[in-house]
Amino acid sequence: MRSYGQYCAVAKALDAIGDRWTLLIVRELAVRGTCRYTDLRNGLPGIATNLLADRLRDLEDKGIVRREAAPPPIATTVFQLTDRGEELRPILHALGRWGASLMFEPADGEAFRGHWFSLPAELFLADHEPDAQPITIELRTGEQPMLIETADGEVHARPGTAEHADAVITGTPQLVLGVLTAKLGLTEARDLGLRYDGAPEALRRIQPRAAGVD
Amino acid sequence: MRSYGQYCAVAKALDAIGDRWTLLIVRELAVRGTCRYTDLRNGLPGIATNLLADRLRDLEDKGIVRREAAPPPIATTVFQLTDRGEELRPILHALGRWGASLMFEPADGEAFRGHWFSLPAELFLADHEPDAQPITIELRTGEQPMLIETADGEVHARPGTAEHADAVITGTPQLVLGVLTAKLGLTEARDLGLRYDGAPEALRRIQPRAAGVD
DNA sequence: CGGCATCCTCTTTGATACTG
DNA sequence: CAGTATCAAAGAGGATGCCG
Repeated sequence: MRSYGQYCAVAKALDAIGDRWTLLIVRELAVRGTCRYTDLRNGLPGIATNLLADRLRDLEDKGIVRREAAPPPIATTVFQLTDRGEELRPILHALGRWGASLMFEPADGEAFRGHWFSLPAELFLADHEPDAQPITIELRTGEQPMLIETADGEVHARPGTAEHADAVITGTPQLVLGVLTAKLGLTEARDLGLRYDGAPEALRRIQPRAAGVD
Repeated sequence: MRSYGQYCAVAKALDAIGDRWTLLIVRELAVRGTCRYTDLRNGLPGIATNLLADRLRDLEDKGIVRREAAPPPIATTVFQLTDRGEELRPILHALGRWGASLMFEPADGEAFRGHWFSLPAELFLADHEPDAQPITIELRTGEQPMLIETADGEVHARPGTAEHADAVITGTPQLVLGVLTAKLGLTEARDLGLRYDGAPEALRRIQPRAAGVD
């Protein structure tokens, strides 16, 4: 992209990461950690493959992404954020907070990936009983299942399934996100097609308490 | 811009404000408050006028900007951020912090506007003696002069000149920003062409103390 | 299969000129 | 002042091909 040519920190940041798709690539690397090219493509539905290659080169040149030959057992290259790239997290967080209120509009036909739950989990969920036994909630949204786990007062999400989850939530991403962030009541969500198996206490333990997701 | 079509808060935020120039328009309205079309054009060197008009329409449609006929004495329309638009400030701040480290590279031939100092003033400067008499520093960078003022422990910048400034700093934007953020020592900056008139204590009172601008 | 490069079309931009 | 109109150039999107 052509530079804005302005001596302003915001303009300079946008010169570096304002290109279309760029911040979404950073999002993928931020929430998933080390990724192969194919992982990135899968996590970025809609991107043209040549564009992904272009952007990765740009990001590498700018010191935001590091490309590495994966350790011996695997014969592939992997991509990960550099320290400078990790410093972009506050930007992703600010965007995620602002964008959160757009998540409860229709949104039909949109692509979804389970690991995208990592962002709202970090931003909006917290363990209100950090000293109690940790809990696990499994999310099933039609995509790859995700686990929500408590640790050190925080809530994290990672791909996987649990043998003894404290709760299992099944439904569309909107409904699951709605109940997680307490934007939607559990009974209301059930009427809309959500399935919740387990103790409601598990959910209440991590839901945002104050102003909610906005 | 075409939507990313992803059910993710970051993608949705970028759908709304990821267009080229959009966040810079928001920056202008955020640091200057109410603006006329011409003010925006002046604060956005390089933008094509049709693009500015397009973006303003988009932003209005999205509820980020409000367009108003100015009160009677003035015969013009003015633009300002809505509440939803004000909520974009954390994004600008995150971008500004990340972009700050790009401000000390060559950067020749870049456009500059004095009011852009408002952002770094808010982000990096603080009054370390909030109970003492407020101070004023005048910045002269070849553009419109700016005043740096202390109030309630914070530091703000606004266009203007002062009769009795505690210090007057004259030089290129890089040099002025360098000494303000303590990235550059005063004597070093003087060797590079900066002029500082007044008490060095004024500068030290507001400079970042800890890790600096990075 | 993973990791691109090419080709082509379509959309967005940038620059400039013009208007109520 | 506050835009619209026009047009060339750049960039994005989509399909496909290549190569270890």
